[in-house]
Amino acid sequence: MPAIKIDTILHALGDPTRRAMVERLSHGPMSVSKLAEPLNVSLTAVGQHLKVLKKGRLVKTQKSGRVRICMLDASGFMVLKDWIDEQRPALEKKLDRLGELLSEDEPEP
Amino acid sequence: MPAIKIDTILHALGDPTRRAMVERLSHGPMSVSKLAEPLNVSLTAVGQHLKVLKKGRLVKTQKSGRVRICMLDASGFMVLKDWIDEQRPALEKKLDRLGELLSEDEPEP
DNA sequence: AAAATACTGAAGTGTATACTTGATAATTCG
DNA sequence: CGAATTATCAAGTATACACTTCAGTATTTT
Repeated sequence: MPAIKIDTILHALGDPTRRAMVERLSHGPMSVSKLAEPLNVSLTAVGQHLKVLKKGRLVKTQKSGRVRICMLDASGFMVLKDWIDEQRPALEKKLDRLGELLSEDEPEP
Repeated sequence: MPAIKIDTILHALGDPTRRAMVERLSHGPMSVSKLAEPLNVSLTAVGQHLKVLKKGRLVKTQKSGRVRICMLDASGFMVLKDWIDEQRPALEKKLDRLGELLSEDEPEP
């Protein structure tokens, strides 16, 4: 079990189809073809996306018979949450006081 | 101020150069050229990436004189965290428990 | 005022990757 | 058994977008 790289996770979630797959799986496990049903891409494409999601530990699968059952995997999400927290040393604490002062942005010409 | 779409956020974080920019900004605000320094892409490229990150409310900027100061924006990160939590009916409390077990941080009661 | 600095805009290029089709395996059912 | 179902592999296409260069706009410095 190699460590999961945040690069792999965020690359996986960077694609809208894969995001749709994740959101679909958040309602519960299902087969590859069931997963592909509302997505308007080929079954092959879904299989390719699954490979990417599995690499980021966002989805795990298990084959039973001729059917492959897909479900969310907590590990990737956990690493992602930790990464988010690492990006905000200043944000959470200083935001209340300084946020309003610094938040004004110049409109682009 | 329109609502931030998770699509915009995750697309923005899907690129390695933009991720490097975010991680660099997590150490504190800095100018565009300072931000570009260790990245081996042109200043123009950094400007383009900045636009994408701002659209996802991950970064905000303010211009003072001829210098544009860039800093992290909490809003995008918060939306992302919320989205992760929404994917959890399938994961249940596993995320929290794993997080507590594997992190050295202070455990939340 | 001229030069240097810091960025911004327009426009074009090249490549990664999301997608396809067609063939092939593996399992279940009549 | 043969047919239907479920998924996978191999190989090719094409489009989005990350990146470039060059030119232009403000601002600061000398």
